[in-house]
Amino acid sequence: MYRTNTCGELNIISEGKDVILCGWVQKSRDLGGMTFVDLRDRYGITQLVFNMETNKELCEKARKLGREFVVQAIGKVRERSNKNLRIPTGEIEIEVNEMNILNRSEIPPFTIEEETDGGEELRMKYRYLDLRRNSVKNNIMLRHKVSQEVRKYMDSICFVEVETPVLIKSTPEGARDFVVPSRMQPGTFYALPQSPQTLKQLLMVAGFDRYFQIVKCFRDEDLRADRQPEFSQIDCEMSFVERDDILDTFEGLAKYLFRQIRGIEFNEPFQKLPYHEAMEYYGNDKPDLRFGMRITDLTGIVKGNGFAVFDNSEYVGGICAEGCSEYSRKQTDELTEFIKRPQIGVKGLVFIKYGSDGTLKSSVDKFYSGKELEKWAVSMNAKPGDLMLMLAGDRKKTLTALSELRLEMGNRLNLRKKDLYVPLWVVDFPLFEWDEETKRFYAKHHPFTSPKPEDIHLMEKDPGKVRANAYDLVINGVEIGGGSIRIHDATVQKLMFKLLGFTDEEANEQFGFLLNAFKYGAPPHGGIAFGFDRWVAMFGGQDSIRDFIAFPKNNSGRDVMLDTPAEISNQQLDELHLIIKREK
RNA sequence: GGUGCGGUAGUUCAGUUGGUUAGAAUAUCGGCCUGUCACGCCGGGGGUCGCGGGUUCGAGCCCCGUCCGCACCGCCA
Repeated sequence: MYRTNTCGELNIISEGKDVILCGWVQKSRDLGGMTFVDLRDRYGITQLVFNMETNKELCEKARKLGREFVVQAIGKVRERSNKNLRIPTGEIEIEVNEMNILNRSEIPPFTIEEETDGGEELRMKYRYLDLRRNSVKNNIMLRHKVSQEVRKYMDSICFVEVETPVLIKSTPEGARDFVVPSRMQPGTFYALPQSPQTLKQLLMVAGFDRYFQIVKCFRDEDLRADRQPEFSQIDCEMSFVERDDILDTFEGLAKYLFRQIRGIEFNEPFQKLPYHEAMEYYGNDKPDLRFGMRITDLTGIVKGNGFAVFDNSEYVGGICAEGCSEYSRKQTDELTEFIKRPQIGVKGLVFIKYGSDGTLKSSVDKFYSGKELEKWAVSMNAKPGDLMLMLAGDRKKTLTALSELRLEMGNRLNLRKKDLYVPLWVVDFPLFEWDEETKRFYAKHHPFTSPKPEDIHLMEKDPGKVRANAYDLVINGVEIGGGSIRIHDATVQKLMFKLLGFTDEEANEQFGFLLNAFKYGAPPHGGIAFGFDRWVAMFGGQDSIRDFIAFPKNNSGRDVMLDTPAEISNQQLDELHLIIKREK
């Protein structure tokens, strides 16, 4: 037998017990006459004690243990004379009679402790060592717990977990596909799913009624802290439902998870915010509602005073930062720099300080009287002591910039509290998005999203105005999930493809399997998919999903531990009928 | 594709206006130490300053190029 107990479970009640423990040497403290060794496994740390007086030979052996050696210790549980109340096993230690070194270890390249000294790149290269650290290990454990709770809840409301294939077909719209060459059929390729979208719809045609899957998805696009090329979704689909049936069902899941994982209760229904309001008031389709600071449209009341910037702008908008009227020149300069950064790219910032004595002072006093400024203050609901910030320009760009500025002010004023969660449904997204470059409409969600029934008549006349029966779950400014009611009517689907510029042949070639299936009794259906990694990271209180994935890729899509992507042999290329085109 | 920041000891970092032998902490090695738990004390070893080129009497520091990492924009139906 290797062990009788783990390193996390022994306490004062086990005093006197004979035990065998196995684990890694976290640290040893050699005091000369005696040596203490912290033995670590997944469950915790237990102190081993060796004494020169009672067992000289064994104690000398213990002195030679290096960090991360794998050790089996046989001994007795003893009460400590000096207790360490900071760890669960701190009241006891193991008086070791026999010790076996199960394996040695080289000196690890970084310290394996809660707060490591290792940089990110090094941690990724030695990820198996990084995963020994409590903080990363606990993230992976949290992920496990969330997936178990998702399955428990979904099973309890009759959802069936069905696995869908990973080698599927490339589709033209959406993200870039990862592809896999076929050996048996030269010159052809599988694609890895960006999501099992069409397959889950086929499961609805098959009559499964309620489907879910925690599933890997793949998108060959550039990475971010919250975006990996392979990631996991909680993918769901239901039959015979309307939008609110889906929102209710998955609001239930969200509330259940918050309760089980974080002990947080949501007693009120989640707010539903139409897309156009999200854009108008927050400049963003995934607003962080942990704080207010809504955007006010001032276009109508600022023009005609000779201030060319405002007079010539399509849109002028502002936000009001509470209690910031005393901002220094340095602080307002910082904000100006912030919005001038190329990522935001607005030319300038107009600010109005509403002094606590009621005076109004602005950076455009040359053009506007106090009376004018007062009018703005009323529009923005500003009070004495507040700072108003205004941007002007092209409507879309300015709203985006105001959104960034709002978030920046939220950060500065510490309004984005870590332990506060404000979920909402963003609803009524536009069905189409116009692309200037290719001069055509694209599906904002995907081509199987149904229009709102009352907007169908607009489809041919004014596609840009059609609202989709689509929704996103947004929590604290993070898009956690999104979905839609699907088209199950062949005529509407045909019209959809036509508006997206597909000929009948193209539609058939790419989605024939789905269109065919819809000929055999497709039920009304809809669904949603949640970004599993993001949700887990949110429960773990972090923005980056990387440390919630056991073996993630780096910023440029590399796995630095496996050292991949990598070249393959000429023989492999031959078998796949591929030739590498060498650039330059 | 673009913007910003970074790359100096095993590791995390400092390094002044361009000027003598490139430092600190930690890790590591050796010695001492019987109640430590960030143990303590003494001592030692450890550097292609990412790479290539340039300016200069002289470059870790300035310039050009390049590679790598992180964050962001584009992109992500």
